[in-house]
Amino acid sequence: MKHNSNVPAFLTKLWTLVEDTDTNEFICWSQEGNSFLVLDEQRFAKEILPKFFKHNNMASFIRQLNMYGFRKVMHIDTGIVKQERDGPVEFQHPYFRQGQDDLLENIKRKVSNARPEDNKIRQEDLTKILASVQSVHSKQENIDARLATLKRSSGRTYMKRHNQMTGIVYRNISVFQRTTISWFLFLFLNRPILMNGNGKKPKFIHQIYDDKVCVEQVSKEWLLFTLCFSKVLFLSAALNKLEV
Amino acid sequence: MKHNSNVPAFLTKLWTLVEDTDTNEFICWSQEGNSFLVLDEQRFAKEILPKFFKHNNMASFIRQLNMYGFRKVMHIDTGIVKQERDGPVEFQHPYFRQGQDDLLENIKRKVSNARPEDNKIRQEDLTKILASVQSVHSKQENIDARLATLKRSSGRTYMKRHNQMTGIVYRNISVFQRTTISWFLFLFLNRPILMNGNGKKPKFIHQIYDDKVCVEQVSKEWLLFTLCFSKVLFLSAALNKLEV
DNA sequence: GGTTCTAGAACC
DNA sequence: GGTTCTAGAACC
Repeated sequence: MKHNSNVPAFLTKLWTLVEDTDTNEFICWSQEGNSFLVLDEQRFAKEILPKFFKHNNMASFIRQLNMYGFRKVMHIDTGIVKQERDGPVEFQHPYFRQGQDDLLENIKRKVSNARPEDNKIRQEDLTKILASVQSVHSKQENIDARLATLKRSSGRTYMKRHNQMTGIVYRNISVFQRTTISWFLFLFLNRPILMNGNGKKPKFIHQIYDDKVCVEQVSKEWLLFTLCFSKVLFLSAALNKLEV
Repeated sequence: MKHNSNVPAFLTKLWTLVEDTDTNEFICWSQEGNSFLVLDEQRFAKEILPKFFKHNNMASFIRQLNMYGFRKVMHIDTGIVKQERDGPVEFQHPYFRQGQDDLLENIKRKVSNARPEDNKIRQEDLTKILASVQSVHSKQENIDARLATLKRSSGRTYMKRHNQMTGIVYRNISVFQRTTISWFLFLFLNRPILMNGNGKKPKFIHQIYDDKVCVEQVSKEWLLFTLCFSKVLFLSAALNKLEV
């Protein structure tokens, strides 16, 4: 029987123990050879265990078995678990098989460090998660504040610009309107009446109040002027409406 | 021996078992009466335990002891832990004392729910935290998206308005400017030359060139007027377009 | 890695 | 609440 040097002592001892025909009245392979049986637990513990291990406690032996992944084989009779009192105890491991000692190296001891590490990792993770949550939380508050600020600022900027623009429009339209109207009125009132048709010298508006020929002509001009001027007024009104 | 009804069966049975002088060769009080000893573990398990409990396993008995807070008494000799092989096993509990069965009610079974509860609470907390993190995460993405949208939207709205305003200003200024200039030119060109200085009747500009120009002059007037009027129409059209 | 005491978890 | 199997943890 050649054992790989990296196979733990417990496994080689157990293999020897089960394989040894001298101890078959206490511990032996099952019929299928895929598990082993402890026939007399008490005598096995007190008489056999000390020969191979540093104790004579069945509990310690079982602890080792569990540590290496062995499982107790439950005997189910008539649908319910029926563990006959003082009957044989059976343990099994996928890589613990009769005649296949080369599988033993696949049996790994459960690292006792792993579990505490897991717990520590979980604690660390919890701490990290909590820190992360707080970080995200404060960040979110920051973003929220920025959002509110931006909203207000945006509103202000918009309104500011809006008012600027509106003011410019009002002022400019108003100025040009008045300018236009002023000039128009001024020049119109001082223009000569051209369309008297008979080639006579033109007259000024004040000169033709009594000239019946020209009255019609002046009315036409006034009509056009009023039309156009009202158009301008309408336009300005429309602009005012638009701004509001 | 009067026991409080809320004292678990295990404790009353254990008390009886230890107190009973008939079983003293297997289990008895220690000399100080503050602990008890199991003298022959194997025979005790197989012969005594079944009489009181539903098993004959020392391991189950010990499990119960630990469940109720009993501790194994370690025998320290010469500075090192020296557990004599097959010697008596000793267990102790502060409220398990010879002659003081009234203390038994102070012995509490470790609630098997307590530990799992702790674990469950931790698990629940973990779940809650994870849910919270995901919630915060998605919320943050939402806020981020809104922030980006707002930024773009704000830019667009501002530019749109800006362009509107600018357009209005430019167009109106332009229109009124041209209108003004047009009317001004029109009327200026048709104003009578009043200032010829010699007291003669004033002349019109066309009379300086040609007297026949009267018809042409009418055309010019109409042209200018149409130009100006179309300008006004264009402006109103532009405004209508803006409204849409 | 081995041994021991105690605890967890599932099932009853 | 009791019993059983398995695992954790400390110590060696």
